[in-house]
Amino acid sequence: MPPPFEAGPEEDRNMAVDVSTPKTRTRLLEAAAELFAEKGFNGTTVRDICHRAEANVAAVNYHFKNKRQLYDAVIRTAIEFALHSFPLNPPRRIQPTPEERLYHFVLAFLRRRLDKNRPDWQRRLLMREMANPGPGTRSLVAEIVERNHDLLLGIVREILHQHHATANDRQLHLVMASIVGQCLFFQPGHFALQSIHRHLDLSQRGLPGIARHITDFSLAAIRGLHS
Amino acid sequence: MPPPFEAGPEEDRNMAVDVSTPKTRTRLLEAAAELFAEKGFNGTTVRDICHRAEANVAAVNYHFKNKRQLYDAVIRTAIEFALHSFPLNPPRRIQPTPEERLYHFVLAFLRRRLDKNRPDWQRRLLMREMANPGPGTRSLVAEIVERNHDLLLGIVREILHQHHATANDRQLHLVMASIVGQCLFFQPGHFALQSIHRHLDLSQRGLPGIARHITDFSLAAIRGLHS
Amino acid sequence: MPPPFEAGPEEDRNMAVDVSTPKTRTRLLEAAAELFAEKGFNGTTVRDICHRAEANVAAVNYHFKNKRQLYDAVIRTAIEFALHSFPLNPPRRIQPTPEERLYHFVLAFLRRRLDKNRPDWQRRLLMREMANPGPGTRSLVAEIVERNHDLLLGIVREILHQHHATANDRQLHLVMASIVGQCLFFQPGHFALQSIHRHLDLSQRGLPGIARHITDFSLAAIRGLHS
Amino acid sequence: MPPPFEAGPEEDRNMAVDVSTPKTRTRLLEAAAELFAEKGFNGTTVRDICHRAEANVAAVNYHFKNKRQLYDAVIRTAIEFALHSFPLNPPRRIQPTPEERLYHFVLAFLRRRLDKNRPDWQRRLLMREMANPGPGTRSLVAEIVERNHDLLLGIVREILHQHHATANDRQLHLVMASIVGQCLFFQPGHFALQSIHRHLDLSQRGLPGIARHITDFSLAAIRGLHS
DNA sequence: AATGAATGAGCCTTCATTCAT
DNA sequence: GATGAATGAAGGCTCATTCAT
Repeated sequence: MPPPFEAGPEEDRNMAVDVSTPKTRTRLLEAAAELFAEKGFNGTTVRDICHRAEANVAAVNYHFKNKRQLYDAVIRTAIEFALHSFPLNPPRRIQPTPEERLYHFVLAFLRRRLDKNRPDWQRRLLMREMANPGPGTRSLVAEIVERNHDLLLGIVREILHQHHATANDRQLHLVMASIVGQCLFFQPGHFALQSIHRHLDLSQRGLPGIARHITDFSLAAIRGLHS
Repeated sequence: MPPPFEAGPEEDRNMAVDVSTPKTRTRLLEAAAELFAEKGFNGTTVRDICHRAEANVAAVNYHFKNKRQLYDAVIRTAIEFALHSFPLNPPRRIQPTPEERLYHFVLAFLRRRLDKNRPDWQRRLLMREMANPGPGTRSLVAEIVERNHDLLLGIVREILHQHHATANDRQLHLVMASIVGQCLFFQPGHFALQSIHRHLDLSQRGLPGIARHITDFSLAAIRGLHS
Repeated sequence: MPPPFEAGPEEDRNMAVDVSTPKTRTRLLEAAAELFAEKGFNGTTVRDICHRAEANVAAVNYHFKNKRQLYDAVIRTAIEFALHSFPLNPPRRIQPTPEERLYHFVLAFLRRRLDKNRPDWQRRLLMREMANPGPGTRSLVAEIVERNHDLLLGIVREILHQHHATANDRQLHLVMASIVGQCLFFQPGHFALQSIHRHLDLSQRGLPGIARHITDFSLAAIRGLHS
Repeated sequence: MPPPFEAGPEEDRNMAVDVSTPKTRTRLLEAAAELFAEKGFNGTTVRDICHRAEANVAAVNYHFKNKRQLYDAVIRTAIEFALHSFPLNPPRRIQPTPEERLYHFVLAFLRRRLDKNRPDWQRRLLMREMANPGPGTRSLVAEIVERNHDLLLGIVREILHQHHATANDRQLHLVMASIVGQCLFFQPGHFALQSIHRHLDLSQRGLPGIARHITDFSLAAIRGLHS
């Protein structure tokens, strides 16, 4: 998992780089990310970005040609970072039971969204981008969703198989919707959260407990419905 | 439930009103709503709004004083409309069982989000506003959330009581989160939807089926976990 | 001397007029006067005027056709008022000495500018108008200046004649400039005033004393120079 | 005495500067000055200024942030220029008689207002600003007035002392008002001027003659009144 | 006589972008 | 690689004015 904003390994390897003042390009990227996350694309001005990055007004156009392309670069960085953290399929060392794999899936899903170490702007930025996906984002997201979909589909099928239960396509996808929905509820910033955040520990430490509940809840439901 | 943008009944009653060209204020409100929903506050220009409403540039200023206040008016209209449609508690004619009340709650919850008759801009607009709530919105939403929260809490408690099951506060809220989460999944525009919308009927006609599933899934889970 | 803002005698004579709410036209004139005096022509908006006059936005255009013409009407009223107060030539009852006439001229000149009973906006308004006279004002002012000029010229000539002194045109006008200049100094709002207003009584009661000084000072100078 | 609108000596020294097209900032300042003087703050548009300065509409914003701050800069320039020209106290080489010092004071006072070399807009602009002084102007003017006041006070006291005359505070200030008033009369643009400008030479060459008259007139008056 | 809605011109300001250095 | 001046397009808003009632 690379640090969020290093342009690439070829740039700072083997170079006695002045670490104290990182490259303008990087500072620009960082400043832009926070501002875009906070005020959106239209609400952010190039001047603000450059001022916060202590760079010249023309720096954005020099390094990224465009405000738009700077934004795209920021989004790309955030998505890449998100992809590399918390892989949804468990380590392949042992062959876990499907129940264990479901638990791992749910926990990783939650962690992706509630990880305290993840810079906050990434969350806000991606939430914005999800609401109004740009052209590049849409296909990228589609791919991720597809992957998760297949992963979960396999898990649920296996569980049903264990219970010697049969389910048609519709039932299968309803179950999947129920599972994912339960996870999505904990998306930070979600307005429905505010009614229960007092009663639950949403910190990193509390996530396993929540994942446990979602897993058990779903398994109990599957058992009750399909057997 | 009033039509979304009529200022009040006293205006068009007993008046041979020119129905073909509604009042400028109303046209402004409609045009603004669609544009705000599509491009956000900063992305929408007053000129665009007025052009679409076939009104003068100064019309916004005359009727709403501000672009901001026009936006607020639009938001207020959308929220009020949302409040008046699909009350979450069922008609009080008979005393339904808690299971029936749960089903009604879920169905109404879904309908609020998937109603085809509801102008689409309202949904998109409110989604935007939820992501970055303005000062006025925050408190209003809090109130609604609170109300729904209490309603669902009562239902769940009753169900548990029927099963002679006990649950502490944490467990209670986890169950509620699971139920609401399943509903939230079907929020239109949600990126996760695209992986399953082929397999489910998300139209108005399919809603009862989905609500049925969520209710049964949750009831089975509760039975499995707490008895 | 008519009150500053009555449209004419034919309007309020023999009419059981509603004194409590004077005619819109009059209220407009009053409100406009104060605002124009305070903020100038460009700095005053028609809406402000109408709001202060508790009249409709269209009232100005209805009664005066124009903002410009309203302004002209205000100016005209102020000038007319100024003309009718404090005539510079003394009552013709007796034939005063030229010294007495000079004193009267100076005192009236001062009173025109320092009269406490005169609405303050008139002063401020006319000062503005003097700095940038409109087309109508210029000729009107020219006429007044001419009249005063001739009046003072006669007085000074007489005084010189009494002293059997001769003075060419240039000397004559220099003396006149000295006399008028001394009066002009006391123009209210004049920035140079602030350095001495502590030491002099500029109220209505103090004016005769100041006029006395200017007269004596000028007479002494004339005597010293031209005899 | 620096030229009115050069930002400083360090800018155009030792640089093969393109004299034909001075810096945009300077051109802006010059154009603004003339327009502000002619039409006032509200009557002048930024577009006019930029058009006359052959600069872009955004140039004002770039160099001065505001129309307001551009205006302030213009005023400041004019005042500073006025301060540096024609010092009212004579060169200290010899110790002149108080009569000579009075003459010098009067002449400098007149020159400040009638100097043909002084850009005309400065006069008009300052006259406007005097009528409605902004916050910054008021204190600055107060200081100048104070200085002139003290200077003249010393001269008049000395003259009276020479004549072994006594005068209380009121008399002293009345004499000063008379002297300053005579000078103020010749303020260009003054409406009263038009009645006598035919008979007097108001050009630079005629100023000593006028100053001579005012001095003699005042000295004769003082001699006549206080001895 | 008076009103409130509506209009179009224009103003100040901001913004992303470019250019010469 | 980086900078500060400069640009043109456009944006929100205000204003005087008019029109139908």
